Amino acid sequence: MANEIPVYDAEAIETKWQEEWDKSDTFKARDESDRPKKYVLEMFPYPSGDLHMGHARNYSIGDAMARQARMRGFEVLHPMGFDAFGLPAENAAIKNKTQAGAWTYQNMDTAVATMKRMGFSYDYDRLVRTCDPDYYRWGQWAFLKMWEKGLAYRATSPVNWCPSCNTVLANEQVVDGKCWRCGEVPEKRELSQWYLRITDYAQELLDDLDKLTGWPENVKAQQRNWIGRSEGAEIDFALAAEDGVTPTDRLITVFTTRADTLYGVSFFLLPPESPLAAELVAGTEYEEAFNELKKSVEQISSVDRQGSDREKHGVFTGRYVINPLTGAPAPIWVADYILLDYGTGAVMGVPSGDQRDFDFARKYDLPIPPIIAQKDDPLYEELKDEQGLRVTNVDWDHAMDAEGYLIQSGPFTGMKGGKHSEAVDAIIAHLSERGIGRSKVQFRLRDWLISRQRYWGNPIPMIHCDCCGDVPVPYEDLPVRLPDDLDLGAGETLAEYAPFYETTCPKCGKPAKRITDTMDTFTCSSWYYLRYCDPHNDQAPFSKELVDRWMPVDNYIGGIEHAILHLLYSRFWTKVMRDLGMLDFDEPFTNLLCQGMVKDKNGDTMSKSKGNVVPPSSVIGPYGADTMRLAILFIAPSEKDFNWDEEVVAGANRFIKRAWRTVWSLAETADANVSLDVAKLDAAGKELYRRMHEMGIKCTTDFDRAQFNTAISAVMELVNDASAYLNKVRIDKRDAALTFVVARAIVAMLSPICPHWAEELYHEALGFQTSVYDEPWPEFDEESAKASTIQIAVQVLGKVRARIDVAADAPKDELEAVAREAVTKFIEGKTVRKVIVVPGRLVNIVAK
RNA sequence: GCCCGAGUGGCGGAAUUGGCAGACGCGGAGGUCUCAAAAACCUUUGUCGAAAGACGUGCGAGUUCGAGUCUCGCCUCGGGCACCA
Repeated sequence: MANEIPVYDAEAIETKWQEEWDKSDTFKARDESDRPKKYVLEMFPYPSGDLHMGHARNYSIGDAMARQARMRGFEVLHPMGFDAFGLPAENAAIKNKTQAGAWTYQNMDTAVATMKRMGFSYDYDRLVRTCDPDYYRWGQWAFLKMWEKGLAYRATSPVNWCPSCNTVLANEQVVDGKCWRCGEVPEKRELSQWYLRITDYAQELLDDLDKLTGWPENVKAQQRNWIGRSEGAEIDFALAAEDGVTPTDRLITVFTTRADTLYGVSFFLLPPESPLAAELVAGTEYEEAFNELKKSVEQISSVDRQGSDREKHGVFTGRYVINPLTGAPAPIWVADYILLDYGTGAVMGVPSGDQRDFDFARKYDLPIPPIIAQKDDPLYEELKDEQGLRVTNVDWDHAMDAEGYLIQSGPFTGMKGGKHSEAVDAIIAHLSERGIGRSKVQFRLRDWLISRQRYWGNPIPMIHCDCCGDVPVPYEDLPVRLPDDLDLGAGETLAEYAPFYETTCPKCGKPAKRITDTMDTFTCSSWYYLRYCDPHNDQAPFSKELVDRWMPVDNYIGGIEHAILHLLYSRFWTKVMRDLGMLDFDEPFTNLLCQGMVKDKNGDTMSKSKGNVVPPSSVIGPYGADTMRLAILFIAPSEKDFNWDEEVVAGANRFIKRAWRTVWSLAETADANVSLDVAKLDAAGKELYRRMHEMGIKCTTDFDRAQFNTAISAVMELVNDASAYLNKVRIDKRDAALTFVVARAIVAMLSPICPHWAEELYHEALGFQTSVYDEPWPEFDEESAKASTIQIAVQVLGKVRARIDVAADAPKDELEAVAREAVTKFIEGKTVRKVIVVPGRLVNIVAK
């Protein structure tokens, strides 16, 4: 073969193969293939400009997986698309006096060009853009289906309004009390908004996390936190008449996880926003103080209101409730630490069972009856027989005790109390029997608020008619198209744009008004992975057959910032589609990999404002895409953050060039037509052959567990060994079959990561006519990876004292004998109590 | 406060099940080639020590012949939730 090794010209090679792949069908996913399927998916980008390093990392990981899976015999679906609706397009349109669509499409073109320049193996025939009417039409379809099932609804309630984005936000989009997009602190506004009933699925969303064994623990934990299930009880308290002691028919229900503390109720709490509280104080001497409190709460932001160390404020309402077990009256207070929208919006105050109630009671001098004590506490003896005396305020230090045994609690005294305790069960059972309480599971999760008062999104397909109310747009009228001639620059909004909203009622035919809210962009990204399975379907969002053929996604790769938002919504959407009979599985993503962030060399996040952004093009230019991909995957494990380091890129480039030369040198003698006879190899050849299998196995298993940094290091070792072989063995003594097999193994193993480099060597150095991705991944076996002699450690009392070379299959007694000999000076004059022989590992002699 | 992670050389990081800690790479040192430089290649590189050796995976205990890995108790850092009753 060639005498002179060609220079590694990354740019020329990469251009050549990118053009080749563009023309070929190598990466088209074939629906009809009978190979086993593998669906590799990276979270699609928002097209806000060109791709950044985070994208490059995300897609390098996914592409390595997809390419390797293809070689392992899978039919691979590896699609890409764009999450194309969203506020940045609108802002850019306003700023640049263009259309949001034009801006978005241009960015998508730029991003696709960069993806191709990076050599990502996407099936571009399946490209999905969520702003295409062909796509968003089916989002509207799904909304209507949910409307029919009662899963989509409209309600008026206090919502988070972002004054900077001029729209409402979902609970999940308020991160650290701030807007997830712009960081502004949202205001509470009372608005009529559209919701999806994700709470119907709260229990299943929680339970099915246990099925997701391929998900990182922290993501599952975050979702569990977010869903926030707590088991407890609802208990009905009767409102007392104005005399404060006579129960009325009016019941106020509380939710509590600590029904066992019911005897310790010394006051009752309502939130400042409570309409009931307003009613109770209306026209009384307490009204003024109440209004003041309410006003002060409205004035502080949600950020300031949260935090358990904030001082609590409360006012008395002048009214009482009656404890359903003791019949004792408890004063109703309004307190700013009570939330309107959790539980029933009313809370029983138990200062001896709850830190917050305790703090509140101390501040306002409310009674603190001890109801729980340890059995060795004198208080326990003193109060265990108290039935109705209601001893209070014995001793501040004793007063708060959440775990222990009940005292002065009627028939329940002496029972073990605490969360999920026997006393909880007993009291709930007792209340249930009498019909004044019941066990209840409460979730923190709220329904998903999906309406947005923004233009660049998917219109909610509903019409409001003064006679008929909210009427769905008929399916045959879908999609409700977004107008593209709105003058955003002049501040025009969808709500003011008559050609869009003026319509007639589909039910009665009278003039009616279209809903001008659009859907949260997260609705678009909740099902795009389903659309990829059947992207051109114009009869349905996707066919069941194709979705069941490709789904679930086997490997999903993306940023941890979506741990709750996108990943929770998508799981919900999948379950809804399942219940609509659209598909046959419960969870969309089998294995999830959350890649770490790419930071600058000082460990700061890259951002335009800081001016520390390293664009992918700055690396591709001087080094090429293959070097960049290699560097990104080698620098750290995929899930860890890393700091960008030019030295690592230079190192990766050095390796790629070295491996290039090594493969070409091996190719000088390589002959594909000679079959390998291991027995005939010389010692150096045998060792290289063995190492190829050893490193091949390591590399393969590392690919399986997505450990690309160590997979690469295995190839590096093999390249080092091959180059040692080349140095040691004269060219005329090299084995033609061996050099071929090793060269092919190196190229194949690196091909998922450095695809252009690999294709070039595969064709030009090794003489293949087919793509490396049409060839199977090389086979490696344990037997060939075994060495005949190995070095093992000899320990005396656990300390390594010698190393011995022994036959790999040497029997235990022989190992022991050789080992004893090697460490004589350490065991002389001592008694050998025990000898542990671990074949292949070590010998440990216990001598004292 | 509750729930998850993670702490290993100068640096990024290795070490499927308890079995030779530091693979691979970066950086450093020395060398070969060169008029010189770059590139490339070779040697070396945990700490202390001339060496023998000792010490070494955040800290402290424990289990074990043997612990980075298991148990208990801490510390630090990162992330999530949080006045959620």
